Amino acid sequence: MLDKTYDPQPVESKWCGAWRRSKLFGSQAAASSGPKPFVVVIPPPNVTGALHIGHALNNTLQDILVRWHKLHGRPVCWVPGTDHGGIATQNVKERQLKAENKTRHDLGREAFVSSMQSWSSECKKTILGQLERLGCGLDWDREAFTMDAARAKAVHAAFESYWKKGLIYRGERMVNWCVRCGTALSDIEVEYEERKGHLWHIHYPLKGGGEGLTVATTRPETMLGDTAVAVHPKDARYAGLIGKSLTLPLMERDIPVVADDVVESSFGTGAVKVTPAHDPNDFEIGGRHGLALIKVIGPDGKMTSEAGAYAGLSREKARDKVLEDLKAGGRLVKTEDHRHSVGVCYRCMSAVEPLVSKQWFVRMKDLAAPALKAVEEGRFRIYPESWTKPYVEWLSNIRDWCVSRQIWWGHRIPVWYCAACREKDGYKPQVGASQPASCPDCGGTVLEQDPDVLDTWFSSALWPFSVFGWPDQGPDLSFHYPTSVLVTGYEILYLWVARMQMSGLEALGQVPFEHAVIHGIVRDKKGKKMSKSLGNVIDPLVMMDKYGTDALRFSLAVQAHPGRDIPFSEESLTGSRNFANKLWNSTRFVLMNLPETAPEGGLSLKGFAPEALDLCDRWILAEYAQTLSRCRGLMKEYEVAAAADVLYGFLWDRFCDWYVELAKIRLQGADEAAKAAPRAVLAHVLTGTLKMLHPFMPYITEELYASLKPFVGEHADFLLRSGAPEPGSEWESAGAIREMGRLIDVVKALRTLRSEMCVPPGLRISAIAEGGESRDRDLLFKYGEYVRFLARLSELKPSHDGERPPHSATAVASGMTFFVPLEGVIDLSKERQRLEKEVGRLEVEAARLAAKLGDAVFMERAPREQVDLSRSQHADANARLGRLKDVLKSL
RNA sequence: GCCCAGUUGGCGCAGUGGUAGCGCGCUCCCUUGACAUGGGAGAGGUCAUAGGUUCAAAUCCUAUACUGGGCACCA
Repeated sequence: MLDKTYDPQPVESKWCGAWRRSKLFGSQAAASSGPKPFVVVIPPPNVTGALHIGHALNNTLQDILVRWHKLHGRPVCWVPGTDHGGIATQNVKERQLKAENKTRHDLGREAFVSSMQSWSSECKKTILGQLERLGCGLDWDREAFTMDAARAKAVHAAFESYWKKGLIYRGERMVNWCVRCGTALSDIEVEYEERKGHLWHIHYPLKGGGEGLTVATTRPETMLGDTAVAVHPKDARYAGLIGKSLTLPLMERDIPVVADDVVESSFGTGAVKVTPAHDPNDFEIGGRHGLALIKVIGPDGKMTSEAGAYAGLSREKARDKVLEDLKAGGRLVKTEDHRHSVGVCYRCMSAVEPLVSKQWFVRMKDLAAPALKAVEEGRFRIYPESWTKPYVEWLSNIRDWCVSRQIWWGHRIPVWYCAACREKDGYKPQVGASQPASCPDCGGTVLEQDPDVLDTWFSSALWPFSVFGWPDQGPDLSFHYPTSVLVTGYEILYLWVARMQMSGLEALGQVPFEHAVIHGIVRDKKGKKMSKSLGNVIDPLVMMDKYGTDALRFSLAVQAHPGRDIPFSEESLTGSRNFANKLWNSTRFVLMNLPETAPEGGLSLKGFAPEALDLCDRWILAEYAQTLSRCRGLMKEYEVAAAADVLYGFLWDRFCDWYVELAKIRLQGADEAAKAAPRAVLAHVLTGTLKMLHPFMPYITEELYASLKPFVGEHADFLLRSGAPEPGSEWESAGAIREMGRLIDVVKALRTLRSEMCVPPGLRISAIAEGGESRDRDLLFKYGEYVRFLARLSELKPSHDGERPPHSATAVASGMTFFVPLEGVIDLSKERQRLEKEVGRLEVEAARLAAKLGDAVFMERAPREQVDLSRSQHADANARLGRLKDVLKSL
């Protein structure tokens, strides 16, 4: 016998291990010629610590899809893995070192990387273990890491192939430099933040004396590197100055006034200081006007020797000092408050410094074109569709991708330079995974590898095929590629999804996945992002301990509407835990009412012709069939939340609250033969529902299925090997649903009456039904037992000759009037009040419908069914009204 | 500045043409042989605003406001 409440822990550890040991999600999809498998590659979590709630959501959704497809008979392959995480991971390690007052340089590159390696493999273990605990049906034999040997091979192959095709180049460009992380970043690794700042107006005098002009800037310290001032060519104020020279204050350097269209005359003073080395726009202006590049800020964020007296100061200190000196020299004309957005590093949030430096870039235009075409031709679809447009726009305006990073943790760039030749003009380094024996130019054997590593996203971009052995063109690759669907958050749509599409198309000529399912971010209940500093994080592991894994999964799934963020609160877990308990107890009930041992072949449902079943049996089977088909339709569109909700409603409302209650009539009766039908129906419907719920709540459903399976004649070792609930359509019955609805209405009306008239719940009362259509009357008396049982009646009988018992309360439902004699209990004024309220409500409705039917345009233009519907609604309302008024009069 | 999404009962959300549903919360009643992590009943919404299309609008169109997001600019 099951316990009274569901205790998740023992059930979870039992099945978690069993699934793994039996290789339930093993390599069934291994290279073979079987049916096309459902393939998913995990968005590999960074090896920076433990699983957070966002991972829980992401992986729950994937697991739901994977289990769903497996349930429906498809081979599945979900590849587990982790990401080395480049800057993010190195930062965490560096913070640890900092706590010991050390930097990575104290360890040296080799020791640092090896300590990263051992630390990251610890994290890897933790994360994968947590994914397993979440119930994820991953193919554990395929575990991959973005920096393991197989993935390194793919990285080298991709780099080399890009190099050969001229898709990768090294060049000196303006890049986003994170001073704190000490590395270049790509454009999409920069986020923009509104920050309070100032706009300083600085006067630059004309060379040799004269008025000169005033520029406006938010970054005065960069003036030390100014090599021009730009104005709009049509700006009358400055027309006379174009071509003249100004004297740069503090540096006493001559700089020209140039005319350039990009200058906005209405902003600031209409004159812009130009610092080609430290501003992307200025860099372009400099290019157009042949201006010199003077780097005054170094990669360490300090002023360089070019900054004269300011050399060695930090950016911030230099700003203060420059302003102070300008003020002292009378050059600072004005200081205004100014809000502007500042680019910050997505990993450490410190202000990014635009800097000219030599980096590796991937040429993106030609890679983006096939990816765009794939969307256009529908070979790649994004769910929800609304993310398609931003995706297309980003690809259409793509810029070259800076892929070199000045950190140590990552794939070292596979490029080798000859020490003797590297400074020569037109020198071409050698590309390859291992060190070349000698330099082809000079035969020298002193070759140095590029010290930089690749952007972590470079290896991530190859993930959907590197995990299947690419560049080897084995059967494993051809069998699994392209994968079926990728599930991820919108925050990495460009960083990752787009790049996988591009590299997949480039490497294999086919999209890496046909569908991308984009989910939202899990936020706190107020809608704020969860963060350690805000202290609003919800730890999925703590939640699993507290409420059970299935509760956590269901709670996330039922809120995961496509593309929408989830305001998550711990309270939502209570509801899901209660639902798990409801499942547990409904199974407990069913098992209590089944024979002790299952007959050979189970309790067959096939033996009952539809007409041999009771109305409630046919009804629940019809509802069940409808639920299955709805659920399947929703899952096809990745409407996971809606599917979860449909199942929840069916199990709790229809199955438990109505069917189980009605089944008790026969199960608690003395007629043994009558128990066969409800037993078979209970077993089949519950088992099928558990199967459908399994992808959402794998543990509890697996456990309960194990007890139920003999009763439906199944012997599979695991639920997922038992086949999907089938069929459904043969049980569809609009008639059963309609008829049961009529009876439910009667029960509800009588319950309301009891509650409002304060009839003690234990007191059985009788009800007399009057009037109504013969169809409804026949139905009512045929299934009078339902009403008696559910409304707790002592008797339900028809009225004779319009007999109306005195001292009765009245309810109107399904076209009939029900009199409930309540002598001694009834409060007549209360009853009158109750009925008058109902009359008022109905009068409004009848009037509304009458107006509609009296509207000639409606009658003429509305479709026939609509007119008929309104007519019958009107007749219905009037009939009820008539009955109630009748009763009121006689009261 | 451009684009996208959202705005529905106290809270969180469903609902793509016939005047609204769910969960939580709230009120009242009930420990009845699956479950109090339960059952029954109830209160509570002119679906952001203003126009328009339509016989009919939460739903379609336009504008506005607010919120969130993407992109660009940001001297």
